[in-house]
This record gives sequence, C-alpha cells and structure tokens, in this order.
Amino acid sequence: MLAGEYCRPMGCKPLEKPKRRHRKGLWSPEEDQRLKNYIVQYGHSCWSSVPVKAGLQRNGKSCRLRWINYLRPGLKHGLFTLQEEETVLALHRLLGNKWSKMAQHLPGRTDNEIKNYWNSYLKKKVMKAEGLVDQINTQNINSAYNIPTSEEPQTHVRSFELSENMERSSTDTDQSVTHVFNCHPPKETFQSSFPKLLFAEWLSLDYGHGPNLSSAVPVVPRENSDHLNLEDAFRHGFLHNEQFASEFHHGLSSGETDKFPSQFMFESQIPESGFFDFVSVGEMYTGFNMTNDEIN
DNA sequence: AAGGAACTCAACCGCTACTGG
DNA sequence: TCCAGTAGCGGTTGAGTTCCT
Repeated sequence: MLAGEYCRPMGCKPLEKPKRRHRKGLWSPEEDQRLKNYIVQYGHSCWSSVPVKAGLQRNGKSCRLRWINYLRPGLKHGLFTLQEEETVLALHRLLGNKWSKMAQHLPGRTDNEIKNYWNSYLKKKVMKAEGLVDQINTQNINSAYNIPTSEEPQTHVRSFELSENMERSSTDTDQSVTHVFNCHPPKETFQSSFPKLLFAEWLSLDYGHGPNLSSAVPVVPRENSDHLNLEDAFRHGFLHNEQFASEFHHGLSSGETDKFPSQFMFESQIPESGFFDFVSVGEMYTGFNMTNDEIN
C-alpha cells in the first residue's frame, strides 16, 4: 500500500479520505506523543485508521513503523551489548538476512535496528575477519567469525562456538536458535560506548512511562566492562522491587499474560517460547500497568 | 578552522503473504 | 477463485553527525 492510497481495511470503517496528504520525514515529539497516547489508550486494531483517529497526518504504515521501531514499550535504545553483538553474529550466520527472525531472539531490539547495526558495523567486522583468515591462511579456522580482532576480547568466540553447535544439534533453525539462546547465560554483557540521547529518549524523560532505562541508567564504555550494564542495572532494580516482582510472577503463573495486548509483547517473550527477557517484559509490564488503569 | 569523506540510523519504498468478502 | 486491503519484511535512501586531513 502506498502512502496516500485509500483503503477499506478488514473490519475497519474507511476513515481516510482519498488522496489525503501525508506528512513524511522525521517525527516530531508532538507526533510521537499523539501516536503513543492513542495506541496506549486504544491499541492498534487497524493501522490505517490510527493516524486519523490520533490526529496525525501520517499514513498507517508510517505510524506502525514508528511505533514498532521507536515508541513501543520495552525497546532498548542505545548501543548493542557485547552479548547482543555475539547473538546477532551467530544468528546471521544461521539465518542470513532474516532481520525479523533475529529480532525475535533479541528482545528490545527491532529488525530495523539489527539490520542497521549489521550493515554499519558487523558486516565490516566480519569482512575484516574474513580478510584476516585469508591473510593468515589458517586451515583450522572454520569460520571467519572466530577471529577476534585486536580491539575485541576473546569472549567473542563463545557464541560462535555455540552457533556451530546449533548447526550440529538441530536441523530446525528456529528451534535450535531458541535452544541455544535459552542456554546462553546473560551475564557478561558489556556496553560498547555511551549511547546517544535519542528523540524518544528525551521524550520519555518528559513523560516517564515506566522505567526508561535508556535514559535513566548511565551506560559505560566497553573498556569498563566491570561496570553494571543496562540489563544488570534493570534486573537489579526489578528484582528488588518486591511488589512488582510478585505481581509479575503472579501474572505469569496465573496465565494473566494475556491481559497485555499482544502487540505489546515480543514473540520471543511469550513464556511458552521459553525465552524471557526481564528488561523488556518488565518495561512493558510497568508501562502497561499505567495504560490498563487508564483504559479501565 | 574548514570542508570533504565516511558513517549512522530513522524513515521510506516495494514487495510478498495473508485474510476476508 | 479472485480481488481488495492489511501486516510485515528486507532493501534502500538521505539527512544529520562524526571523523579525518
């Protein structure tokens, strides 16, 4: 569907007039807030009607993208941790350019973010590593990913070894990925450098829907790997919030996860998939607590 | 300090898969 | 079965930023 086209969505009343002019380009804080407010309050059963109802001069597709990539609760903005980087490399080796599949295994990261990260950084790193392989002409090296560069510590090797295990252990790609990353201990996660302060981050500073880690927790350079990282910081805070923790676990054990709109959950965070990320779920939970109250 | 190159990343575009009538 | 419409995916673009000379 192209911008400005008129459509009658499934089960939706036609709300957009034909040839309506849609705004393009970067989103303003006001637009973000309008979209955020609308979806938090009413959800997005039909994206094409969202911009009209929310009073936005955007098309539904643009709204959807903005929500998914930027405004959705539980997103981690900022630089990838070392563990995430390892995960992306391993997944890319396994899945290729299946960014959305990869995103399912990296809670809080969007396909777009992973794609950008790959294209702008990891691809070059891998190519560089492959060049190194050619250079040293080592037969024992099965994968170029296994070559640590001078600036990266040896810990990078781990997941690539894991990824090889994946290939051996299962023919079902998704299953093996899930299995492997369930086993992957989320301990040694390091931030690579200070994150930029992004649009929605300073926006969230203003509105403060739940714990916004990106803005609240200082992130340290990779060199200072002994510092608390973002996830650890959250876990620390999360696990020490007894009321929240008990509510959260009660919610899970009593099957109340369906109280959260499905659009607020990542597939990989649904308990039956076996992969849970406390940061994302926690953020979503607290973020949505507020919205449930508003709706009810 | 300047300006050009390189890089980053949000957003757009085009396509496919899917759904309901 | 076909058609219209939506959701979602992956590739690409381009404005803004950073780096380098």
